[in-house]
Amino acid sequence: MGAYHPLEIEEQGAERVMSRYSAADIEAKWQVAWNEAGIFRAERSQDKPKYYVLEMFPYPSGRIHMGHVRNYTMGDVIARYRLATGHSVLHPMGWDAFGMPAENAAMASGGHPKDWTYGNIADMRGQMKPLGLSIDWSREFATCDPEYYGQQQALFLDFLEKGLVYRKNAVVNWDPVDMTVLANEQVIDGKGWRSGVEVEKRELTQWFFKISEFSEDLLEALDGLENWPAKVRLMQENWIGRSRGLQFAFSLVDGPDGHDRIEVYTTRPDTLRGASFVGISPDHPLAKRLERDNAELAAFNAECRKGATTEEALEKAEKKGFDTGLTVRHPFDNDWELPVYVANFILMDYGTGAIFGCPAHDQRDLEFARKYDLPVATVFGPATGEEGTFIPPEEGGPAYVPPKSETVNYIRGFAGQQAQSGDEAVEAAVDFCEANGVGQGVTKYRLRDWGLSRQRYWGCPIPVVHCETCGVVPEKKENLPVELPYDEGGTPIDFSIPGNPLDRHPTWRDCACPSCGADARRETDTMDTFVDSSWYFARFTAPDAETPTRMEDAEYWMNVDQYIGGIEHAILHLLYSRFFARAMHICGHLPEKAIEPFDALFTQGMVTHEIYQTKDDKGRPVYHLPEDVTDGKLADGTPVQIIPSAKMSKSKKNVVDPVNIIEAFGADTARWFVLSDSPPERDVEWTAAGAEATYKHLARVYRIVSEIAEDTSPANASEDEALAKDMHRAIHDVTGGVESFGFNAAIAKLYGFTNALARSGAGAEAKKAAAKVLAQLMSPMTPHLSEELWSVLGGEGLVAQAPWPVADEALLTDDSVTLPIQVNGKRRAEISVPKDMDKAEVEKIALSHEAVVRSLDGAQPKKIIVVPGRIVNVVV
RNA sequence: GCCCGCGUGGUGGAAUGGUAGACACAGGGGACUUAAAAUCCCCAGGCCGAAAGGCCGUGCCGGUUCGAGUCCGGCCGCGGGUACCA
Repeated sequence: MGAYHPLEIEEQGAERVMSRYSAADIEAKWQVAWNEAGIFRAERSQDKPKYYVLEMFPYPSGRIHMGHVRNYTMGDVIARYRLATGHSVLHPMGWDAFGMPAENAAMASGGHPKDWTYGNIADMRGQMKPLGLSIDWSREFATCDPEYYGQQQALFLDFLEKGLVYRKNAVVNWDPVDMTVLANEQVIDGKGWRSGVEVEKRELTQWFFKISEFSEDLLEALDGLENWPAKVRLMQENWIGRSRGLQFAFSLVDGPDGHDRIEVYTTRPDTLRGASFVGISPDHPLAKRLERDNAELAAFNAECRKGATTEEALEKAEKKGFDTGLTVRHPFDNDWELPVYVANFILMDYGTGAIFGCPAHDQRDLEFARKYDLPVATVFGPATGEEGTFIPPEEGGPAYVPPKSETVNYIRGFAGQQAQSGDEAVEAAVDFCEANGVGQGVTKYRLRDWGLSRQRYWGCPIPVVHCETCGVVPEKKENLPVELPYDEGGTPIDFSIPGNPLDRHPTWRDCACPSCGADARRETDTMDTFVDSSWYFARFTAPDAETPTRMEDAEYWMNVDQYIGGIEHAILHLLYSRFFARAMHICGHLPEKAIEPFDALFTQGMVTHEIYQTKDDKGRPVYHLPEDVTDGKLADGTPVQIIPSAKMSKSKKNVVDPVNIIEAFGADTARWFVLSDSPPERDVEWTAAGAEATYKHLARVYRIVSEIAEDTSPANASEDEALAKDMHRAIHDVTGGVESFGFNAAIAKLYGFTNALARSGAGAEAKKAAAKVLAQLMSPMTPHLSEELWSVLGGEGLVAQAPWPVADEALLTDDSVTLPIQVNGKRRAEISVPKDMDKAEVEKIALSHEAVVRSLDGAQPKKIIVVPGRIVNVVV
């Protein structure tokens, strides 16, 4: 970081004293002024429109990083802009405070997750406040506050009553050495992060939210989210994954016990006549039945159950099958028998856990067929196409998978020879199959129910009790919150013992059944932290309410007008929140208008930074702090791999601390700096260079405006008018930039306007008016400096509350316009013409231009394109 | 693997299908100064040229268009997500 310090600027005479910019003094002064005036307190107002700005709340890791500064500064620009445009603004802040890092910290260095978390919150609040954010701190809460998670438990009970929560078995990552459940993040290359042994899949009974019941609604409603980025809507659409297909059964030839059929779902019923095998999941009931008296299959299934549970791991694993020896009959031909394989790539969770394979039209099936020597039969080929470009898969070509709605030639189809592949072919096949009594068309979704159980301590306890006689009994609402115990019944909670401390807690775990009063056990699973963040936006509307929300406040403040956060939340957090809003509405905690809680969404890019990585003896990555690396080596000489760009995260040790910048140059410099240059939606690689230059610019603005405040020069009509034009152009451009998240472009315009102001020969009055506008336009980005400038210029009250300036349309256009002239698309000349000159006249001037004549070299133009106000293109 | 993005000077980046490189950073030159800092002014995509000007140029290959950084197809590279990281 720069060695340059504002206080080291030497005083040199009265002029220098007057123009000295001391961020520290200015910022402290105006933060006190804002506090005293209470201007950021959100209050319901009858005569102002409301505006709710929300940035995704932070996880209290202990230090703010540049990503936070970027996120909260953007939100603050919007919040301050809306305050200036006369809105009643809600701009709250809280803490997403449950989660694994607190337990990891306790594991690594003792202490208690609660103390660690609240300590971090205090630290981060202390680092955040100097930024001068326009936050209503009176609404602050942490999700680990019992007042918050108690209300979350009440929501859980309401959902339970409405049938929106249920229990079922699901697989988790199990570490067989540490005897504990692992998060996906704790599984590295299929191995436990601490034990280093291969993890296994294990089934546990867990709680689920019925988000899949809302699949269609969550999908359909995406269309209405016009102010969401298209890419987020698309990602959610793909995630929900609606598909149309055929569900039908193959009859088993010699199935064991009662197994006489295999139910299959396919999105490609048109390829049914190209089927060559049936595959079932290792977790399919038939596979489980068969492994009982087939040791080899049992071993195969056991092998499949090793490894991680992530979709990525499953998809990337080598595709393997096991021939069960059983066969099924093809539904259209009793004599046609297909072999049944157990295959590791079939998920029990999706469809029916069984598929048929058509190798000719699916690359994965083709590879499987070649591996196990199964027949390949082409169902359709290209309708047209050049000679010899199509090698049928059975002759060694790749699987033929044409794009949707391409017309293809069916050889073994259902609806004539030439037909479209894709949706039409699927519908035709479904119709044919239904008419012939083979299954029925169904719509399925990829979206699975949301498993919320976590076998961990630092989370919101699930408020139910297990009773031997009554079964699963909800805790009574009057007993909420079910509070996390601080210790293990007299002894400190010990995270060095694997497993969940709640499981072994003697007094907390054992309780009376809320229904019959007999001895019972509390549920020791806690909730996924995504639950905490799925409704915090609603809680901010009434953080002190005795119920999860207070309707009159929810009615007033919802929806969030502008939500801002990282693109990494594009799917899970945003989808879960949309589900929660619906469920809360059903339970009477949100008005109907809030079922889509975020009117507008902006996804900012991440702040990335180099990471310094070595590998340990097991080949797992180890990360190092920048200060431990010199010339690409550690102190002991180990070479370090430098990975140029990765999301800043504590675990990767690549977090840059913004506190240094704030201390050296002030909050306004930090704010201006993170907003300038990079477009907000794009990832930005962090470099320290530039913060000092930003400070110099702000000091320059301070100096220029201070001089203007003392200026007494007389009016100068033409200069005054020119400056007024610049001013209105700046108002227009900066306002547009702020409203469209073009902060970097807005700042570029402010540089331009500042330069124009500095060079202007206008009179004092015109300059003062322009300087006041400059202070206002800068105020969302550099609020402290702007207050100071506003006050120096004699502005009324606080600039934060001054009405946003409005551009005069009449001053935004010029009378003449510069037109480039192209010959065959290459720029050859430039002319300046009156704005409204007609095309023929422009054409004439263009053609007679010396450079154009030279370039034409006597050739006759074939065509002349004149785009008024834009360009002239002469085509030869 | 699959889904979604992104790729422009030395650097960050600008550009409703219409003059590619605005605005900055770093750099070079100059003014002021005994000197430095600070400040102010000027230069600056690459190549050729004294200049005028010319050619090339937005990851790569191809296409649409009078005109493509922008739209379409195919690659390559990087990033995010992939349901227990938050």
